[in-house]
Amino acid sequence: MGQQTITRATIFDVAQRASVSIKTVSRVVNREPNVREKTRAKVEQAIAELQYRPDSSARNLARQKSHLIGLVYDDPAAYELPSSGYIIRLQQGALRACRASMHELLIHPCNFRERGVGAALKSVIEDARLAGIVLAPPLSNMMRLVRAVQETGTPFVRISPGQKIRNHMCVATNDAQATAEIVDHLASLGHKKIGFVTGDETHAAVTNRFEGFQMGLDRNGLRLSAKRIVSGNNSFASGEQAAAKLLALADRPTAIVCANDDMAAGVVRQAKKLGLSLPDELSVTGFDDVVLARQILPTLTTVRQPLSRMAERAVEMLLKGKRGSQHEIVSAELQLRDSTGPAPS
Amino acid sequence: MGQQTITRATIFDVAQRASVSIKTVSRVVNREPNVREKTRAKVEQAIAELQYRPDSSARNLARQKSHLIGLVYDDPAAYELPSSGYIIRLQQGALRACRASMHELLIHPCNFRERGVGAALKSVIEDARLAGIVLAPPLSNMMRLVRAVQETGTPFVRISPGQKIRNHMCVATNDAQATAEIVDHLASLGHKKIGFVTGDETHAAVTNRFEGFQMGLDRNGLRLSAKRIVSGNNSFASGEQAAAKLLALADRPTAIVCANDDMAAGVVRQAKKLGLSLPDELSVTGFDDVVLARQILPTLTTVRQPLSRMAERAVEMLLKGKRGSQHEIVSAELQLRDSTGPAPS
DNA sequence: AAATAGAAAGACAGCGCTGTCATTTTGGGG
DNA sequence: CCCCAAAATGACAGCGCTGTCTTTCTATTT
Repeated sequence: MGQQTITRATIFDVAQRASVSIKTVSRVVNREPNVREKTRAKVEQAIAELQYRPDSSARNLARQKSHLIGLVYDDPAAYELPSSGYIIRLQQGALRACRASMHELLIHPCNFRERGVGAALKSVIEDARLAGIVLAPPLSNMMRLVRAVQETGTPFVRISPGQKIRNHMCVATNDAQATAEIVDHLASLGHKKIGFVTGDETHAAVTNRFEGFQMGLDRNGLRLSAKRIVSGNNSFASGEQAAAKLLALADRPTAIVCANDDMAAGVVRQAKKLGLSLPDELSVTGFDDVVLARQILPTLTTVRQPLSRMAERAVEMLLKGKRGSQHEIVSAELQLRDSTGPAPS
Repeated sequence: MGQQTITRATIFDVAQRASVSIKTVSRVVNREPNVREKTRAKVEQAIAELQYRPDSSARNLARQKSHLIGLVYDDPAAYELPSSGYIIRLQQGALRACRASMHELLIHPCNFRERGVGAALKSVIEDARLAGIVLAPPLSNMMRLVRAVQETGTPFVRISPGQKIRNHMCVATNDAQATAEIVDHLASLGHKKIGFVTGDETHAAVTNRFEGFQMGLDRNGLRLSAKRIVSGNNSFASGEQAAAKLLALADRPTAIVCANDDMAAGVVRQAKKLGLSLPDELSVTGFDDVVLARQILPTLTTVRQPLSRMAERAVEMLLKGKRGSQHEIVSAELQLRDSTGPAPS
């Protein structure tokens, strides 16, 4: 009483105490069927009395796999450090799912620029017998790495913002959908003349955002006006230029949707330069929720990738273990801040 | 050739191929003594040919401990998220040491505000048979948790900024030393009249900084002048007030050392308000390297806790496994930025 | 060349659990 | 009351490695 025994109880001790076989104990611990209610109770009491908890090392060996989920992401040590928020959010989501299922999270940042990362990754996966892997962007889109993971035969899911569907598990977010929601938001504020600043055409996720914009306009009964679409190249400067054009329009838009935050920040800067007060005279939205979005004034209404939820879903998919191809879309979270407001009357 | 066998080679396969006993293979793999050079070569070749890598599950079971190091820190999900940089730096250091020694890192954020965290932590440690734990602040100073960890019997080291020495392993940084280095820096820039803004007296680490200040003055042959010491309470506002006093002095200081960044920011603000140009007419230093330190103008010369190095050392101490009490000081990193410059002539 | 300490290698029993398959028990139907 | 399929339980062999102890070599020494 009080003082713990120094050696932990094993399944054998429990079996003896409950006068059943170790296999039966194993059954109740693992919630397997075919155990009489009475027996289960007996065993559970013995477990409680002995404070038995299964030893994962032994279980791992017998099951031929561990209770470890690997989270693989680009090593922030490789470049500079502002990506920490990104990584923490991924970790949080993954951890949430791990805890819910009695697994543990192994983090494995890796620098894809180095030679031999693929092999190193394989070693870790195989040696530790990871139960599953989640690959975060940008690594999740590097086929060399994906293939390495694939070769281990360990189940894995890619978190891939550019939703390339392949015959394996993957979770993504839908940029188009989110952009449409931005338009919903703006429409609900009474905006009718909405401009758009496109991004770099070569970036798939960014062009998706334009589609989403059109979709949003459509479903809110708004008309797409060619002269309100201006192209940018993802940079702050291109945002300023785009704003200059849009705000010079005779029939000036009351809101400007941008394909990313940097351009939106440029738009804000230009609008202020022209003496407009935001959001009273102009609403502006971005996309990505970079740190800058919270630092400028007014703070930027934008969309942030649901990293945490995606990571969580990824781990869950791993564990539910439906074999075969699956992919899931988790919708992005609108961040309503101060750069959007009611349309000027 | 080319195609991998589907089942991995075991120690038994290697033994057979090298015509030795499995124990000998084990010896080679674990670099144990008493293996003839010739035998070792034979075994190593067999290992290479079979691409053998020991299975950690089996090893863990036999050794009765895993190859997992647990990093335990305060759960950022609990409050808000800006602590991500802090956590990432800890992780990076811990990972560096883990990789160097073929271990893996298990992250375990935990919310000490919840009931039963101690028990939960114990479960994780015992069930996964962690090889060691590193406890990061502020958790490392919560004795309730420390005791829980202690009860598991697993080796652990605390990262503790307030360097409380106890009879177990701990790594800390030395605030006094770092503050002295700030003075060195200032002295080397020609400053002779240096003011100091003290912090909240109840905060041990902060009072240490004042001692460091005196030490720095001493070793640079500078005189401590009572009227140049002003007390603050760690807040931005108290920094402003302190600056007002110091800068009103007849024989105004050319540099002001503050016990933390927030107060330093206050000093900067007040100095600018008084029309001083920084760092030409006044140098200011902070302590902590909070994000704000890089956001104000001029960016703040300050001291950042060597989190990454501390975590790295912590893991190394765990693994070197010298039993018994040890504690190590790793010195903080001066962050030289724009708020310090040559003393005005 | 015999004796012998010490180095090198091997045998084998676990580590604590799970999977497979054999055995016993149970609850109905005839 | 007996028979039998289905349910419940048990026996036991691994899983792949390490630790302990034993046996077999080497290289000295005398």
